[in-house]
Amino acid sequence: MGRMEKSFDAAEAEPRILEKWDAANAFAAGANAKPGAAPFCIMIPPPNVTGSLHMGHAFNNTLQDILVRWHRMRGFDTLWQPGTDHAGIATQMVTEREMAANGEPTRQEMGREAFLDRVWQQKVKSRGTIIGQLKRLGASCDWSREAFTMGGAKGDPEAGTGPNFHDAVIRVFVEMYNKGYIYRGKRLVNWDPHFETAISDLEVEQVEVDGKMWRLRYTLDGGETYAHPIEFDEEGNPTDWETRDYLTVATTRPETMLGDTGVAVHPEDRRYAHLIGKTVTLPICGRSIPIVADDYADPDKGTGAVKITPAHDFNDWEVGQRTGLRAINVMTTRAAMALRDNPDFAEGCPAEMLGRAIERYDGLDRYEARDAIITEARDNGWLDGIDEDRHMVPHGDRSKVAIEPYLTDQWFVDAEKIVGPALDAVRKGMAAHEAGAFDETAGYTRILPERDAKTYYHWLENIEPWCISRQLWWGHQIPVWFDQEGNEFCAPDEAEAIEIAKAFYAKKDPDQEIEVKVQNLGEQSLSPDEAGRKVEALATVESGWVADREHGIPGTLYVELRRDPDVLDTWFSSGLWPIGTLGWPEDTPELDRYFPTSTLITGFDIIFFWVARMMMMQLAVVGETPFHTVYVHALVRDEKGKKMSKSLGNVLDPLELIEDYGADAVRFTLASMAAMGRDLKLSTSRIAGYRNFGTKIWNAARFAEMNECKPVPGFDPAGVTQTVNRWIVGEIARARVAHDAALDAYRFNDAANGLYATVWGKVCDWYLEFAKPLFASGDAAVITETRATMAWVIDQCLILLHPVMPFVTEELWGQIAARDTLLVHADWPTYGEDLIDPEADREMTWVIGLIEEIRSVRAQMHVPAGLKVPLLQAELDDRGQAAWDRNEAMILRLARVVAVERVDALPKGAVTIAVEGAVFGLPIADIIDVAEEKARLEKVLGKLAKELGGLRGRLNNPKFVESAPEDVVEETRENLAAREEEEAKIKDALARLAEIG
RNA sequence: GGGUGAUUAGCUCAGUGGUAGAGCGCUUCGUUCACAUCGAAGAUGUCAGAAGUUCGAAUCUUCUAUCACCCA
Repeated sequence: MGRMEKSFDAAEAEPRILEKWDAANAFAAGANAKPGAAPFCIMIPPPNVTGSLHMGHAFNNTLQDILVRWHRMRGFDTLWQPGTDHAGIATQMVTEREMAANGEPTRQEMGREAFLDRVWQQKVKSRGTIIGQLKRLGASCDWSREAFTMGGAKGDPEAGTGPNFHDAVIRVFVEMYNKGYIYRGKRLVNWDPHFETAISDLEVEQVEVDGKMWRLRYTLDGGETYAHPIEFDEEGNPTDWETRDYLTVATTRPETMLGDTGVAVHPEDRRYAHLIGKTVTLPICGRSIPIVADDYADPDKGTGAVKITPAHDFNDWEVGQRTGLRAINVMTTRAAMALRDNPDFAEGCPAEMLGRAIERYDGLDRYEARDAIITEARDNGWLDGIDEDRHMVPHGDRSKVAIEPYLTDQWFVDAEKIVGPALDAVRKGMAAHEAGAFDETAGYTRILPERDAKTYYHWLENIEPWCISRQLWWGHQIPVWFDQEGNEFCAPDEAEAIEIAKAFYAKKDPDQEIEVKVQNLGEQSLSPDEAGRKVEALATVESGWVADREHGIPGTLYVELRRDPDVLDTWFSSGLWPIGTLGWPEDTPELDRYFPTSTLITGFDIIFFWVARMMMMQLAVVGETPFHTVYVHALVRDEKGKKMSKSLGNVLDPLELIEDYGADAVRFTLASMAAMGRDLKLSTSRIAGYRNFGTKIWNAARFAEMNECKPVPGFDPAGVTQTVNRWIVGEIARARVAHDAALDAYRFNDAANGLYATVWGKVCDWYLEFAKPLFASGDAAVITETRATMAWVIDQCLILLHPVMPFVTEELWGQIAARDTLLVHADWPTYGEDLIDPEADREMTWVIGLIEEIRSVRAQMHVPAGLKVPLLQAELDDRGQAAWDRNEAMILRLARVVAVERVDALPKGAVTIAVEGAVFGLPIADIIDVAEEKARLEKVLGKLAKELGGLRGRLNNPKFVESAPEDVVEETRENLAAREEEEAKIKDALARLAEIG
């Protein structure tokens, strides 16, 4: 008897199987590729290097692994490229947190260089975590090619072990700079006062908060007054007015008033029209500011007059640009008031008031300043009132603090210039996809599901400049050097920057001796407001003529270069993931072979962050779209549909689930729920269900082993003769075709559920049961054929299931027989529906139907499960007879009936079993309850009547026969005939019942 | 406010014009030599509502309601 265990011990086996794959180098690029195979390449969305695996990763990587294993088994030249992301802010944050916990010196105390060394240590320590977890999930990446988005950057202790990603990033910056796609400018950006860096608008979350709307009175200059309506009639027309010598402005952010440079009213607002061009005096600092006309002021909102602070509000900035108002920055990088030594602020303020304002407000945090200003307004009578107001406040997605619109010098990608090809590529790809003529090699890209293409279009069509500089230390430092004049020299490295600077000055003055040196200001981080001023300060030094402090040789032009201290947005580097991981800018064989890559699988939340930018950047840099298909999946939620979050405590840890149920069950669950574009609600009962499925397969294989079913070399599924065997071969073929079609269409749920239905519902429920009487038949030929067929069937199940459930299938593959290859490299079948034998199909459908009918009647009539009942045969057509003859043993066994007796008519009290072309009966009059049997039959008749009504209704409608397709009409007719036959049999049965009842 | 999507069995969801399905749960029965992580049988639906197109609508169109997400 069997050597096999009763079930699969995932916890024991899975690590062992991982080692087997590893030892065989099974996931290496090109492993199992057929000669001349087409490439198939997936880039992993790089997880944060300090992160750990959450459900979203598990889902994302399961889908990738299914595609990758499927292609590898089909003999494609397959590469799944792994790696991690340096994740600027997140990693810097994690490291600083750990440093604080350990009592290490702060980042500022240790300085930039030492801090970077510290982060590298953290990276080396952390990276194993998530990589190990991906392996545990079964991800079949080529781990020897692991990449890092900062690989090869200065200080990388593992430089040389992976692609030099840093070189690629710097190279791209330089190229894009030289093409004019990147520029530096003073702009209002989203400033995170916690991390003291600019962030892109995508990294901003709008949070609705309960706040207030404060109304403040700004006094009109020069004794000016106007009539403000205070009473209205029923139609809203003013009926009474009061004379005011002030304008009331409404604001949610009173602390910014110190930076106000104007008040805007709508040009057509009759209340204020004559005031346009006049001025008001700003309380506290006494600055006189103009009243300007601008559409931005909404007459119906608040008072219709709005204070304008161009340096601290995006809308106000626009108004300022249109109406010529200057911008006054009144805050520090930590969002405290910066009034002292602030010439912009001082300008136009009377000295006495300025001194008081500085005294009272300088250095206050923005929220303290708000309270203090409101107190002063109340005390001094210019607080007009306070309204409760619920409004959206932008927050940093990492820091969770309110972001501050802030005026600084930053680097931008002029996205508008590179967006065109990225839009074109997807428009063409989607058009081809919708036309059913998608060609993977045509150089365009489709996004699935189609809905997400719309999201992509919408964002790209309204693209804004992308702020790519970050005031962090951890990241790719911007490769631009400034001289004293503020000239920019962009180059891949310092030496080249020096050369460019030399050439620049030589052109200006060919006879001049020139010496260029790089003066690194070391660890000092330039916060932008400082940066702005410092560059200006340096620029005021007499152009370039800086005395060389060491040599002091007269007549030489000394140029000092200083590198921009800022680093690049992490997404700038991950935008190059496809080419960077393959070795670009080197002309590597991998780049040649695998780029453009095939499919990208990613979450909908990073379509903008990552997908769109990869499209733009790859097209801008190498002129090709990075992948032909983007499959966008949704979110994994908890079983109640809530987003999983640590604060809610509803997080399911994929690793715990793997421990409890095995990786296969977790993977199968995720795949089976991956309906395109739908969030999936995950519950452990579902996972347990698929763990049971693994056990089911295990036991099917165990059954095969116990019956000595060994794979027969050269077995030809088309050559089997037994109906049952011909039938199951056809079922397997059908499953293989449906499975490939599902995966081809990225319908992972159909793929997984289809296999589930075939393996459990056909192979285990029926084929194994049918095989039992065959094995007991004593017919050597039948037994031999059935053993070979069953071994083949089990093998096919393992092969087809392997991409979804790699562990248990690999284990069984090894246990069943000695093989030439591991299952991971087994050949994927190509047989098609020609293996389906329609006759066998029809016959087994009939047999199954008969067995089910007998079982159903038995259960409903309360025939004891263990009791074997005689079966009477009243009618049987030729086809039925043949089917009976071939399958008698199976029917008797599975329906638990004995000794078939032919009768001309069913005796009174026999229960009727009507199937196509046959009437059987169970003589169980003494067991059954006549009333119950009558009720059963009448219920069946009721169902039939409903169906018959529908069918006849359709066929009696001449328009249906006329306009419906012929096969539909034919099918309806056949259906009607069959139902009528059934109805007649049931009526007979009822009549007989009436005789005894 | 704009956009996108959803609403189908108790729950979670499939279902792209031919008359409704799966898994889980539930009820009853069952320890026959693969499997109790199992087997057999069973119940449950105005496919959110209304109107339209069509021979025929869960499916296409319009409107309404509720919910979710994205962008302001």
